[in-house]
Amino acid sequence: METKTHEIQYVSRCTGLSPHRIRAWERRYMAVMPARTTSRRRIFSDLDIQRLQLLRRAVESGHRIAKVARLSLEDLVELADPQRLAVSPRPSRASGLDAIDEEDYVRLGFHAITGFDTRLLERTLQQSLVHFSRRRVIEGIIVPLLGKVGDAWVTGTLRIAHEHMASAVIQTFLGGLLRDAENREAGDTAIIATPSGQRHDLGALAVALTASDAGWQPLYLGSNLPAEEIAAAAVYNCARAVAISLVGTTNGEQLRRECLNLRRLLSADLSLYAGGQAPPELRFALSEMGLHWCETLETFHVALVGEIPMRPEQET
Amino acid sequence: METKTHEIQYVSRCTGLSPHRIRAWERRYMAVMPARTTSRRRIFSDLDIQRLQLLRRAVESGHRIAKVARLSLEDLVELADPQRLAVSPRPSRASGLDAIDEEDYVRLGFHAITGFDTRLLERTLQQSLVHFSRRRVIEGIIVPLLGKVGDAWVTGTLRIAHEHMASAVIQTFLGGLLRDAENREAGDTAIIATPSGQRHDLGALAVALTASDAGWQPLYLGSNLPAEEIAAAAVYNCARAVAISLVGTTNGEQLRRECLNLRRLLSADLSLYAGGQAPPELRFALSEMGLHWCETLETFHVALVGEIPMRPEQET
DNA sequence: TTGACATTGTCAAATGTTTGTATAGCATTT
DNA sequence: AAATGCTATACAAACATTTGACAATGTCAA
Repeated sequence: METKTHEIQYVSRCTGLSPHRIRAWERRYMAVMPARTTSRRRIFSDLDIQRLQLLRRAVESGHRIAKVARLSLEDLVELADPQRLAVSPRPSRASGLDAIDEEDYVRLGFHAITGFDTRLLERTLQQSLVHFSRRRVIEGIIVPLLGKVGDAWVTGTLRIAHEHMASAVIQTFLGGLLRDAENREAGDTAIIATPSGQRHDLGALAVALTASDAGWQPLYLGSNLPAEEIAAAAVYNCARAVAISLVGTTNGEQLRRECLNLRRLLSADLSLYAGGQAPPELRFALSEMGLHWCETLETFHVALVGEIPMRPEQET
Repeated sequence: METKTHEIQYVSRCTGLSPHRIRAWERRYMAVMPARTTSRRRIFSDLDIQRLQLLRRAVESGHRIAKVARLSLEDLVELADPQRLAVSPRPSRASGLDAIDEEDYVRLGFHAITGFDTRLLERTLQQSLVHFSRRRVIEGIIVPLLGKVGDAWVTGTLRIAHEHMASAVIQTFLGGLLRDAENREAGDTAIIATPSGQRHDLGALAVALTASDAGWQPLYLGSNLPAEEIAAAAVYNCARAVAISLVGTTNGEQLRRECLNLRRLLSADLSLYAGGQAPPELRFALSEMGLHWCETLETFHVALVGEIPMRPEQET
């Protein structure tokens, strides 16, 4: 059923590895051990393909093939996710936080917010970094936490003041992460901003961090920036991608025009990504005009990783 | 057991240190002592990576590698931990920045902004903290720097994008300072915010930091907050002062009403400060209605110190 | 201030290892 | 017959390691 069989040519195509390389990895490191036909031709399974893709990513992020070739699929997945900061320096010191999974952190953070306890909120976020990778903190803790605050605001459990206080703390937290991320010499530059009329800093920061995780060098320009400004910054910095974060439920028309304008101002070989929460018609319109719409940070991450032009290894 | 092993290439990527530098740190200072393969290649553990990350942060904040290289992990965490930054020794700097007085820092920061060099801007700000107190950094470097950027924007030398990028970086920087400041158990709580219609985060952050320096416990609520929200937060947190930052040149009437409203909602024994850039008639009107107008951060600081935070039993 | 000295990041050369790719000869598939 | 795949060997590029050196900078004493 799911285990279709493939020839080496096809596998090469969809992993981006040359047939030579695949054979070498098998021969030298037993990275995969495909079945054979009676005439000793290799027969790869879907799992083999997945494995090779993961291996490629591991190698590209600096691991040596000899060391990772024999790892299990799960280990490779973990490796592919930049799971930095996996080790906690002090297991159970005075922090007094005993959260273990993401939900605990969300709960704890929410509790801190309801009590206007900025310190607790900060410590909670900081602590979560010890347990989880940046991406998981963002997607598994911060996003849900903000959602929860939003809900509570709708139902009247929390006030706007709570939400603002939380935003301020989280913004600093994300900004700090971004600062750390910028220190690695990374690949091409991606501009991240929010177009005119959009004040959504937090989302854009999360986008910037995602870009960094995907191996790009993010340049975060903040929110509410006219299209010409974004374009000018992209040109000046020789950016290879621009990502904008949208939350616009209001004023869709102006937003659409702004995006269109931006797309026009940017040279064609520059990818333009957009994401956030927008009504379907706007998304559709944006796709029409040459923006890549990303439903989630995850899709954005995948798209960016796929775009890495470091080695134009294969073309169709 | 699950301590994974890594090659120098990978370590270099996720610490941001060049392989050269890592080797030099090992050879000269025994900063790490990784295991070796049979062919003498280095094998790093997760702990090594963490150690190197901490060392990099220590070095970037001005410590000398020779002095910190042999410190234990815990000491390094402490060094990097903002909570303890208060007792940081006055380290000497060796990061290629040759600024000596405030003006140099302003110039350097401005140069970083013109080149969209977020990293340089961050390093400049961070470095300035080593030389000057927080108050002097804020009043002597950040405020002039923002002014310079504003001027350059007026004359067309800089774009809005420059200004936004600078704001984003500075906001994170100030937010980080504020977070550090909050960790000191201090006196009474002061609420800091910006009223409805005001988006001026940076000014409010500077106000929050000033309050902290004056011995108060600032609670920063961000910008654009309705009067009722500010008042509610003040009540909930038993605040003894509220400070709002204004930049309104536009919509003075609405601003006036908002302030008046806020003053009414707060109990009379709660001081209400306002500061920023406002036209004289607004200032006058505000003074009339019981707000203390602070011309500068300096006056605000003096006023707060004079309010005897801890003991409210003595009256004038 | 100047000059001697220490610190520290970087580089180059020589050597060895790892890894990707090329070539050749033969077999199988289409 | 042409295309593709297999094995095996060979080779080259990339990468690591060590050693020695250099330049930029900071420090300290005169």
